[in-house]
Amino acid sequence: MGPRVLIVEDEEPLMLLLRYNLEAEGYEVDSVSRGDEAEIRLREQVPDIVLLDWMLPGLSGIELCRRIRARSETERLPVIMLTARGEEGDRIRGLSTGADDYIVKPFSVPELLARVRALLRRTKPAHIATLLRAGDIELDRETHRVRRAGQELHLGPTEFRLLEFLMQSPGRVFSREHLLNAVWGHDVYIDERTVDVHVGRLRKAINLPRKPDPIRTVRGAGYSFDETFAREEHALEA
Amino acid sequence: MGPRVLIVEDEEPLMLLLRYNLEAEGYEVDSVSRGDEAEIRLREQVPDIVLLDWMLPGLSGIELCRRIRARSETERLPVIMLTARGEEGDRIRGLSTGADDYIVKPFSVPELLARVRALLRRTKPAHIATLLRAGDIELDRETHRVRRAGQELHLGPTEFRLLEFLMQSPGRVFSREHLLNAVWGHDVYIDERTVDVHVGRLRKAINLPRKPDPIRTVRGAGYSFDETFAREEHALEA
DNA sequence: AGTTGGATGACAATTACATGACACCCCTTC
DNA sequence: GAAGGGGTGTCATGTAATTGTCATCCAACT
Repeated sequence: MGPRVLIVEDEEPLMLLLRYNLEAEGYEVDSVSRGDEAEIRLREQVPDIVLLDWMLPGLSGIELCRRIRARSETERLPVIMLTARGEEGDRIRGLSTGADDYIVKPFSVPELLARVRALLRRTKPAHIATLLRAGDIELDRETHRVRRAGQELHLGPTEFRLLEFLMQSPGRVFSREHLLNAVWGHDVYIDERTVDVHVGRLRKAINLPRKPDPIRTVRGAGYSFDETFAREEHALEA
Repeated sequence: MGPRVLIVEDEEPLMLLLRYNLEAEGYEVDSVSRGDEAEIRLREQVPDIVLLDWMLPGLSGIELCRRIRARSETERLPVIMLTARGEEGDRIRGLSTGADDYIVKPFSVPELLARVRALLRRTKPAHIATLLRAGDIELDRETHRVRRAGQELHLGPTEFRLLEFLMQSPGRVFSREHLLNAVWGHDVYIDERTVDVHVGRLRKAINLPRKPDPIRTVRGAGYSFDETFAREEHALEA
């Protein structure tokens, strides 16, 4: 099972957005809307990481963070603080209350996911694969390199994130809307057809001659990374 | 596993800041907030180095340091004293109580890390590589010298730290933000583009004609020390 | 055949990075 | 304390990569 995330956030829409995207990445998500609730939940079960809103009813995020640090069970629990812009200016403030990282709202979903991954990699390396491999394709998040059959490919940033996202859940079909959310970020106002174009570009970038296309178009639904491709034994060491 | 550090510090935010940065550098960190607690912890396990606050509840840093020196198990344990801004008298007293080094608050994170490394190098050389080598580049932390293909180069302090940091994790891509934190220090408010400029300066300094550029720009992500370069057998002894 | 949805090449706008210039330190050295 | 010198951070400019949109073409379904 994926790493467990506890979201502490009172704005329902934001909470749902986070939940949705984290679940799509394979995390097991739990969420509460009040600080005091969170404290109780944390006594029941310690997750692998906490996303914590700065401003909360019941018990402020700052105070909750302090308490998390104060208890030995959660002393080293990774915490990412979500703060509104400008509200409490500097990074130091956030980090010095004991958060491990901190992100300013509004933030882009891919950005947040990257930070969650980065933090988990530091604390629970086993949970987070730095290298995604499927068939003869390798995507290395740490070095930002993509190889097919051992040969390095050049992808633009968006193509990289798109491939990364698709490879995360081989076989699963994502709608264009979903892809826009996950790869571009939630607040973007981009035409859905643009996804087609980027998928096209991605295909062009990763498809060597006489190799199968790993990206599957599902008419009327969206795209997916082909899981049969992923499972095949493409002579990786040829 | 990395060297073990014990932090003895009662100011929570400072302690967390230290922990955060030391862990990011691969140290195994343990921390206590009281002097007497520290003494107990030291009986359980002797770390590789201690960061010790001057003013402490329970048992002052000075006294604790004396006791550390008095016990044979910890007689030679490296200690860095953290003191509030004060006069030279502090320095004398700090060192004469047996601290190996001392640093005045507020200090920059890279500065502290450098001292920790320096001290560990003296006592546990095995833990700390003093010489970073990659391809035909050598960086000597001790002498602060950098050579390329045997030829000595001149780098400014910032360029040196930047190269040092990048060479520490060849291949890994660091965002500008991350680099600012790691190379400049946590509390700086510097434009991210400044990183570009320094990378440019570093490149100019280390790139001899008709040699490949070891620093890779990853569009939309950051910079990295090129691990393929690092692995190549550049005729080091030519 | 008609209709709908996806692929693709072209294009213009935007963005991100590289670089040279410059103003400011903070030293050292007269 | 004035005059250099090195080192830094910021900015303006140039350049190349990336991106979003469109128009058009093609394939799949009815």
